[in-house]
Amino acid sequence: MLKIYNTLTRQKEEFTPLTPGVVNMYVCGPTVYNYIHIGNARSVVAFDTVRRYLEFKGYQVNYVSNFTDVDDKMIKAAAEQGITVPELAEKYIAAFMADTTALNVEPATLHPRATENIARIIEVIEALIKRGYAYEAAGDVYYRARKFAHYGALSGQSLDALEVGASEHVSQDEVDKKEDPLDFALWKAAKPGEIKWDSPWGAGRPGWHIECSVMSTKYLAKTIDIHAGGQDLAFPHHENEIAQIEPVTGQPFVRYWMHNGFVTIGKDNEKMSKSLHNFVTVHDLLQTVDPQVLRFFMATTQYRRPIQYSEEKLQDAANNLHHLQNTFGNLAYRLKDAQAGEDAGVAAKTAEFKAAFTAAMDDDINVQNGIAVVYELAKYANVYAQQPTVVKGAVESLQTLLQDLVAVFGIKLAVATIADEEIEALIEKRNQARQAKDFALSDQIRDDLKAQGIILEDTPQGTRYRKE
RNA sequence: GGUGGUAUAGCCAAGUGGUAAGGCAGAGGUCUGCAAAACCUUCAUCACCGGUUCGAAUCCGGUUACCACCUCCA
Repeated sequence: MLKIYNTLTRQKEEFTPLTPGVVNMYVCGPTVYNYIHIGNARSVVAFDTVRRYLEFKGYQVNYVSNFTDVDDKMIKAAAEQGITVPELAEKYIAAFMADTTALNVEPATLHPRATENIARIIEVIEALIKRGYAYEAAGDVYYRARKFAHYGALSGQSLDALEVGASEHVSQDEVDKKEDPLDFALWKAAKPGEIKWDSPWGAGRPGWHIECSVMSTKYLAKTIDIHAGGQDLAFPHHENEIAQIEPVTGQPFVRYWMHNGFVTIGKDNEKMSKSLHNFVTVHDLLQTVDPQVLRFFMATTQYRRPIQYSEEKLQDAANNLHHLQNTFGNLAYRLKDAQAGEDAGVAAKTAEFKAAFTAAMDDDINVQNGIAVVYELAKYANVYAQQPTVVKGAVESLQTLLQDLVAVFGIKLAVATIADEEIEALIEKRNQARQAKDFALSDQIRDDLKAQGIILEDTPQGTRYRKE
């Protein structure tokens, strides 16, 4: 039975979707004004991993993740680059898809954009005004936070204890228009030259929080199973999302709230963020790092824990990943001489590993225990692959299980088949030299191939080669 | 100031009352002509103080340090 830590109740709860077998899941996506950095990618990877595990367990997952394609930062960045807001959005949505595809993130069932949903956003704001939850102020519309009885419940904040202006990011202009400093914007009036849509309150654009309330309920359901995002979104973003939509739908908005931990960087373990300018973009990093290594690095830390980013950690991840890839290759190579048949001992063992993996992951996606099972499986598989005689059924079942388990982490294991007559001929020449004890020549051949990135390995079954 | 989180070996990390999983790095070894890959062996008393208990990394009280959120952020 899968248990998930629910931010709302601050405890692990048994996960049961509203509709048996189907999970409606919404993940807050990026504001597309720049390349995503590793911290952004961590969130994407963390919840892609959650999704993959849900699918591994047999659920159908309706996965919606938005693009915020209009807000203050979009407007500012577009102006700086001398392009329109839609042009900026197109550019970075494409970049997001390219980066996340490289990281083997499954595309969302749907990637809606804020600007595609202006009509529905206006409807919801009107409904909130009608019910007394919102008010217009000089072309802006604000939400009366104190009007919503449960405001602060998700993040455990009492309204009176909130230190107003602690983030120092609220403009004086906005403060002047609000009835209460806790109130937040649903709609912002357009300044001259800014992108805008017509509304009952004049031309303007939606506030940031309202889009997620609207899109998750519009594309999934009034009550969704899982709503996820970074820890920094719990307050105020998700708090606001709840307050905005529950008075309109009259139903509980979300059943399980999931929040991922941050990627930190540097000696002080500071949060990687755009405003601190301490970030590394995925786009840049992938120029030199294997995407699978980056994926493995992020996916093998449980989603709630922080990840300290460093090149050493990436190297550790690479070493671990190579071990698994070698294991897969070791199995694949034995298919050549494997005999027909099954092995009951191996079959029992694989069932055991799969059960252990499931038990680990069922505990709030405990990927460190999950990956520990994978390493045990790898060890067992390597030992089996060194048996003098092996059977095909056993080798294949070990390969399949290994692939299935690492697939949950978004990793693909495969043997890079580089059938090459030239290499085969050199190997043959080298083996003749070895038989003749001409080791100078045989080592020369091996070194030459290594310089080309081809590694030779002598096994009892013959010499094989792989890419470095 | 309010709220939440974290503190286990050189590094990452599991563990929620019974005498410290796993991985990386390191050391030694098996296999190999030598390698590579793989496998084997080896490497900690759990931030600090006090308490409860036959017994605590695990429970209680206190202390310290670091991180995050408080309407920009994944």
